[in-house]
Amino acid sequence: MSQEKSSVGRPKNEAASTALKEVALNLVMQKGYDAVSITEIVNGAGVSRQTLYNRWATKAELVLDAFFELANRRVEMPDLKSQTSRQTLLSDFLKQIFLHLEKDGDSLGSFVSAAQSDHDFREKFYTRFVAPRADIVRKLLKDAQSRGELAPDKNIELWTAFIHGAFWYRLINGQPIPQDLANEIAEEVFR
Amino acid sequence: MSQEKSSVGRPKNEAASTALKEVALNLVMQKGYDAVSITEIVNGAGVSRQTLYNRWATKAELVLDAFFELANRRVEMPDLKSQTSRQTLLSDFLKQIFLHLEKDGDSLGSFVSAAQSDHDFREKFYTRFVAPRADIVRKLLKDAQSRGELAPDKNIELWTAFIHGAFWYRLINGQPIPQDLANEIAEEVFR
DNA sequence: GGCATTTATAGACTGCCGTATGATAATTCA
DNA sequence: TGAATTATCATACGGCAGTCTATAAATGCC
Repeated sequence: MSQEKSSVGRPKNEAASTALKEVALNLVMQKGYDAVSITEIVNGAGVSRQTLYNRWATKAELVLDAFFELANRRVEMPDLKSQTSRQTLLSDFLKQIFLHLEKDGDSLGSFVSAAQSDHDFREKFYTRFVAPRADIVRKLLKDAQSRGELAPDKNIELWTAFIHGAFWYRLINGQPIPQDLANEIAEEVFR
Repeated sequence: MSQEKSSVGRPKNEAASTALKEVALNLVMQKGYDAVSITEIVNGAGVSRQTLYNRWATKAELVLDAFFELANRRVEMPDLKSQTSRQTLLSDFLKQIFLHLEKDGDSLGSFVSAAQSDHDFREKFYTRFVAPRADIVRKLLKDAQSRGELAPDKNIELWTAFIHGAFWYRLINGQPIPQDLANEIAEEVFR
């Protein structure tokens, strides 16, 4: 959003932003992304149409903001200080992600959908959702390498893509993402 | 499309179908999927609006049909009779796919997009595009196993997902898919 | 207080989507 | 030939998107 808050002029009504996000998220969670119209959202928030467009360019961006601010979808970084095997850490981390995916599959699907046609949105989604999770895996793999749990010549970048690709591939194709997949992946990484 | 051709009544005008597909594909290739409206397509084909809806439920399905029938996007099955190493066969096969992806990335992106909101479409896309390619890789890996080029306890299903996930993951996130990725993947599979 | 600046609102406008309707055309069957 | 069936066409409709305009409201600055 990069507010830039200009000191002069009528200030933005933060209550309107909040109301829009709350209404949007509630409607989407309840009826599904595509079934919710922008008209519906602004009416529900008791706010003028233009006010929404003053803040977000698309429904996808609004819902993305609402999703991250109001739903609790932060991932927990695995504790690299612990002595737990890195294979277990990875497996647990993936299980955590898969739980979210199961719950938010439809919303995430709509984000992926929006990202294909709106490259600006794609970048935001990538930065806020995809990349942070990929970073964690990358760090975890490097740590495992430095501890000697992983072959030192493993192609970390490629394996990060393997791991994330495996479940994104299932997600976009509408296949279930069972918890056990986390174990299978972790086993194969550390074999 | 499962025609079911009923013998009675006025027959469908095949020329209209062809015209619609040609116009749709041309417009999409030229302007991009989202920039093309249904109204534009039917006008361009000189056909009534209803005629399009008699044949396809959505723009995505029409374009999908056009894409597969008019563009030449068949993949070539690697020759499992040849004595070439399976690693090379895999690498070459992937390079072939990556070339298509580079050319059709935007169209494919719009298919992925449509698939997220339309589950019927998702299944068609999966059946006609994704699954055939995954099958080939699966067969290739099994063949490599039977020839002793691949560890017999490798999890074929998982690796098929790894391989496809790796480039789908890049595709949906708008990252380039360099030819060299094919080599990297094949190396890691057969290491 | 007057002015520039920014936001908010209501309403209108164009274009498109998906559906519906009524009329007409092309074909098979009895 | 006439009835039944299906396809096509022109047209219209309600709903939504995204843009635009005119007007009012809230703030900082001089």
